[in-house]
Parts: sequence; C-alpha cells; structure tokens
Amino acid sequence: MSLSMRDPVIPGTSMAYHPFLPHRAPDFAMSAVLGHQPPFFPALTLPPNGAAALSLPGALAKPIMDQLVGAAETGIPFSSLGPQAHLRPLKTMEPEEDVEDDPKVHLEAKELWDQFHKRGTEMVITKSGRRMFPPFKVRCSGLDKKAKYILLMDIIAADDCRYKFHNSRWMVAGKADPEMPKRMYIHPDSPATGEQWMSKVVTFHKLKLTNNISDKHGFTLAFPSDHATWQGNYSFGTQTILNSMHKYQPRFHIVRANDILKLPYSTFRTYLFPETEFIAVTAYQNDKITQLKIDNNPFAKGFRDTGNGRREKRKQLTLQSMRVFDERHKKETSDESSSEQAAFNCFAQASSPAVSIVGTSNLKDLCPSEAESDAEAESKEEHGPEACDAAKISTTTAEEPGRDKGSPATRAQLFPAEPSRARDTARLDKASPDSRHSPATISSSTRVPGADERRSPGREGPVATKVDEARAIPAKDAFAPLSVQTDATAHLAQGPLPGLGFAPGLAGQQFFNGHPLFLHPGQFAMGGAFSSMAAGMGPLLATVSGASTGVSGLESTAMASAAAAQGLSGASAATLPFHLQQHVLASQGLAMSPFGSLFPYPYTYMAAAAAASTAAASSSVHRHPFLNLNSMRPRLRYSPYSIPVPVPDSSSLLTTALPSMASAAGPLDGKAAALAASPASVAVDSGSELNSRSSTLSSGSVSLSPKLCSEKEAATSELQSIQRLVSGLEAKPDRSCSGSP
DNA sequence: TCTCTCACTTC
DNA sequence: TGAAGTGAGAG
Repeated sequence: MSLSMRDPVIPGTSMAYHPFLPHRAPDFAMSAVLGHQPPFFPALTLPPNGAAALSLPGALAKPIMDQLVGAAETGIPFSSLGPQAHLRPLKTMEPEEDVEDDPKVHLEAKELWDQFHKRGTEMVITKSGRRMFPPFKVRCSGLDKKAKYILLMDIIAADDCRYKFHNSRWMVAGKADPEMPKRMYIHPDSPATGEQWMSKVVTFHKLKLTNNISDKHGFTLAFPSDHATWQGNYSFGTQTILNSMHKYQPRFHIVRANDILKLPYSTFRTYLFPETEFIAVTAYQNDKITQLKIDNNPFAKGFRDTGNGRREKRKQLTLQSMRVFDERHKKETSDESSSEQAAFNCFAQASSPAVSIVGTSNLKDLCPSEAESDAEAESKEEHGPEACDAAKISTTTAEEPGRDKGSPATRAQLFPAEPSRARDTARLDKASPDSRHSPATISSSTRVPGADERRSPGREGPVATKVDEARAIPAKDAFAPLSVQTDATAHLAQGPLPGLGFAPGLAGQQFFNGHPLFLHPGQFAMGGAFSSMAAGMGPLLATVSGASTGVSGLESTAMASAAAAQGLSGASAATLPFHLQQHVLASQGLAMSPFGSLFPYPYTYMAAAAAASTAAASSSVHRHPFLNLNSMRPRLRYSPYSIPVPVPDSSSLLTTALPSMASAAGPLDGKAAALAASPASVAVDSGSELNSRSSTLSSGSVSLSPKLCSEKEAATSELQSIQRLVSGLEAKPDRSCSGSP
C-alpha cells in the first residue's frame, strides 16, 4: 500500500506512512482533526519471537551477545556497566496492551508560534547546534493512562525549495539542496505511561538544530532496502541536521509502545502544526524575528532594549556618536556651503570636534555627553526622529509592515487555512487549544514488507509535493549490508563512550535475525527513551562519536560527512564494552527513562544530562512597537520556556528519578515559570539606523583635505577617539559624507 | 553566507 | 561558580 503525504488530510481521516522514511511535509492545508484515527493499514506486528530481522555477523555477534545475554540473564545490576543499570531481556517484554485511546495534542505557546509564523519564520541553526525558538512544546490528552507511549519529534523538509531573504521577504531561490540525514528525536522520558505524559507539558526544548553534517549527536541506523519496516536509514539524536535557507516542518509523533525496541513496528500518530514551520538560517535575516526572540527568550535578555546589556550600551554609544557626526555635518554644511567639495565637507563633519551647531533646534538633544545616563539616552532614542536622523535613516522600521506580508503569503501556499487564525484567536488558544490548533494528524504504521521506497532523484529526500515519489526513489545513502563494526577497543580506552547496551533478549529478536544492520559511526546521542534502543542496539551501532563526548577514539575521518559515515560505518564501527557504552550515553546528556525502559532507576552517570537545566523559568514579553503593527491583539505574556501546569505526582517521580530527564518535562518548567510581564518599553530600532548609515560609506571620503586639515586637525583627533569607542562606527562618518554632500 | 568570538544572560 | 544559551559583529 502506498500513501502519499500530498494526499489531503481530511478531518476524520488519517494517513498512514512510514515515519522514518524520507519525505516532505504535505503541501496541503492542515485541516485535519486531532486524535487518533484508524490507520489505513494496521501496524506491522512482529511474530512472537521476532522474525523480521537483522543479524550480526557471527564472529562479531557472539561476543556481543554473550555479554548482553549474560547481563540479561543475571537480572541484577550489571556492575560492569558502572551505574546501576538493569537490563531487561526482551523476552520479558509484555505485549502491548490492547487499550483504547484517542490522543489529542495541543501546541503550547501557540501565541508565540503565531507571532513567529507571521514574522518570517526564521530559526537559527549553528554548527554546534541551536535550540529551537520558539520551543516546541505540546500537551497531550486522550491517552490511555496505563498504556506506555513513546513520544518523538522530527523535522522534515517543508518543500523542495531553497529560499533567500530578499527585499525584506523570503523568496524561493531555487531548488533545495540535498537533504541532510534525517533524525528522530525521542523524548527523553519515553517510554512513559499515558498518565505521565498527560500530566505535564511535553517539551522538546533540548532538541538542537545544526547545519553540521558531521554532527555527532546522534547515531544512524541503516537498514537494508528490503527490510520490511525500516527502509532507508534513519538516525536518532539530540541534534537535527538541517540545510540553511530551507523550509522545514517539525512533526510530533505519539507511539503506543512499551519499549523502544518496538518502535519500528508500532503505529505512529503524527501531528503537524503549520505555525511551527520555519526556515533555517545561520544568521537572522529578518530583525522582526530577532526582536521576537530577544523579547521572549531569557537567554537573549541582554539584548533587550530595556536591559542593561551590551546591546543597550552599544546602541547608546552609537547614537551619541552619530549625533556628534550629525552636528558636525550640519555645521560643516553651513560653513562650507560656499566652496568646499562634498568629500571634504564630509570629512570635516566627521572630524570636527566642535559640537556647537548653528541653527539646529535639536542640537542639544543630539549631543549628549558620554556621561549621559542610560535613561537619558533611552529617552532621546524614543524621540528618534527628532533627536537624530534615525527615522529617515532607518529602513528597517519603515519596512516592517511590508515584511509581514511576505511571510503569510508564503505560508498560505502550504496552509491556506492558517492565516485567519493567528491573531484574533491567540487568546482563545489556551481555552480551546485542541480545536483551534487543528494540527494535521497522521496515523501511520510501519510499511509493509516489500513496499518499494524510492527517493527523489533530485535530492536525497523526496520532493515536497510528492511524497510518493520521494519514497519511491532509492535512497541516496545506500547502505551496504552489514553489520556492526567494532572498534571498540580503542574507544574503550579513550574515555567515556555513549552507553549502549544490548538488550539481552534482543539477540533472539528481530533485529538480529537475518538482516544486516548498518550503522553510522559517530553519531550518537539519544534521548532517554532512546537509550533503551541504544541499549538494545548499541553494539550494533557502528561507533560512538567522540567529539562531543570527549571520546577521542573515533576518527573524524570516518565521520567527515554523513555519506562518509555511512560508507565507512562498517569499517569504523566499534563495539564497545557495555559499560563504556553506557558511559558515553550518559556523557552525551542522554536521559534514561525510569518508566519501563531498560534502566529502571536513575542513571547516575548522566553528567551532561544533569547539567542540562530546564528552560528559563519565566519570560516576559516586551513588545517592540514595530511588533505591534498589526496588533489588534492585546498585550500577551509569553513564557516560551515555562508553562505553568499542575504538577502531578507522576511528574515528581520523573524529577526524583531522573533530574535530567525531568528537566525536559514541561511540568517542571512550569513550576518555575512565573509569567511576569516586563514593563512595556519603547524599543528603538537602532540597529537599522546603523545599518543604513553604514550602507553608503565611501572610504575615499576619508582623505583629508590639506586645506581643512590644518583647521580641523584637533577635531579630527577627537573624533577618532570617539570612533574608537564606538565599534564598527568608523565608516559611518563617511557615509554621512557621501550621503549628504 | 557562514563561522567564530564576545559579552551577556539564565540557572 | 560555571555550564550553557543568546544575538551582535568581525572576518
């Protein structure tokens, strides 16, 4: 059976597709209703003893199996593993309960997402990884309280285009670049019971976005093309690799499964929230997004206009300097109106230390002393236009209104129904979130055996509008059947390696019975839930990447690129001693679920994980004037990182058992959250002023005229001093020069 | 465009 | 106290 993501999702219906297959987001209006709907075809179920499978090469498998089985059979803490971790044989896994559920998902911080969506949908990605902003958080309901679920998130290409920010708006700039290796992020608390999930806001704020194709924060599992379920390859990790200037769509998945190992064979319920679509960038293109983040992200507080951060100070210095220049300019213009050349005038303006200006009513305001208080400076800034040329210089502010138009338009193509709900319904979202968010719900199950999946020829992944095609095309990343590689020794000696345990029972299970398993070395970091899988498949994982984990053993060469990694996985893969693997896992900040995962209780080695803290407790919204251009919306308060929610006992369990894990949970964030509103303040778009001012600089104008030189030597000296105080302002005098002859 | 460093922030 | 998350700005 073949289903296409492009098929419209009709309320009351659902679609089935393989969540791990490369494909793009559907390009249809997201009008699907929330909730679970029977998939078009039932989830693929495994024979009792797992007939599907993967197998390890005999020589390699034996030692691994012996170790794992041994650990599993003992049933006691595997001391060599270091932390008190228990391994639970797969054979003890209880079949998934046949429970009834009707999952519904509500996107949290929707107001913020709506604003984000309206302002340009840019999301920064960096080599080292950047958190998503706004944070992706959801609240689930309708789950069976006792059944266990695994919650995941991934990000897929929204279309097959590359974008560019031109004329204050995003425009298609060609065909998309080759798709990056796809990764699935498993919520650290998985698997957990429905009750536990519903008791808190499920947050994915620890997921990072990167453009580093050789990122090590994950591992990839490659399956033979004829594998019944896992066609193509997919990786898991804490960082998702994206292409800059490309549009993406986050997806949220709910899988009812009591063990990560069952994930590949379970039914996925997928939810899409159109407003979370974004364009990955390495640097902000649209300052509206920048401002939105500055105003809402605690970590960017230093850049708020109301703060005492560098931004504020720098802006003040800049303004002061600019004012001085303006004065100079005016003065010089007046003095030289008779005979000096424009270039000289310019220089004179810039260099003249004399502040006194003739005929300038706002001169006083324009020439604040350096000792001027911040308050004063701010006050003056508020009067930007009269204080200086800010208004006329700044193009950013003037264009703000227009910018809004671009983004919505773009969105409309994919989600025509979206535009209408953003603003006016903002406040209502909390009241009746589910109905209003109307995320597309897609129930999926693993693909049936034999289904031929192919990828788009043009790119690794499928084309946006044609999921079927995408799936039909052979994966660019071909895997050679194989195997697990072992290089373990080296890694072992070099330090903590991700904890990978083999689920003891796994030996006889599906993963090891027949099909080759390909792994990408070096990519390893998983969420707790995933640790379970890692535990079960760890040994099969090619290698543990060391970079981020401090493991030097891994050769970067083997992981230079995803492709390389795949190709070399066999050679570089290493089998790690179980205990070391776990250490690695822990060191990478992976949380292990206390709920039914392989590790029933706190894993004390989670150094990195423990370090991770919950997101900021609270965040106040500072509305910048230009952000309110359309605003019919009342001032809203956002708490992107923390949403106050009742904290059920179950959440405390999380907290107690696994601090690091708990940190990722919404409830915890909520506890700390204090929706404090920051006082409204007048924001000044100083940045735009500076930018515009510097845009027309002419280096040549700096040359000093012999004639003027003698007269303004002192002035020049002083000016230079000022300039030195204002970083990046050196060229601006020139600009004023050329700009106003 | 991208990468890196910086000062600043939260926790 | 320090790790980690920020945008700005230089290159």
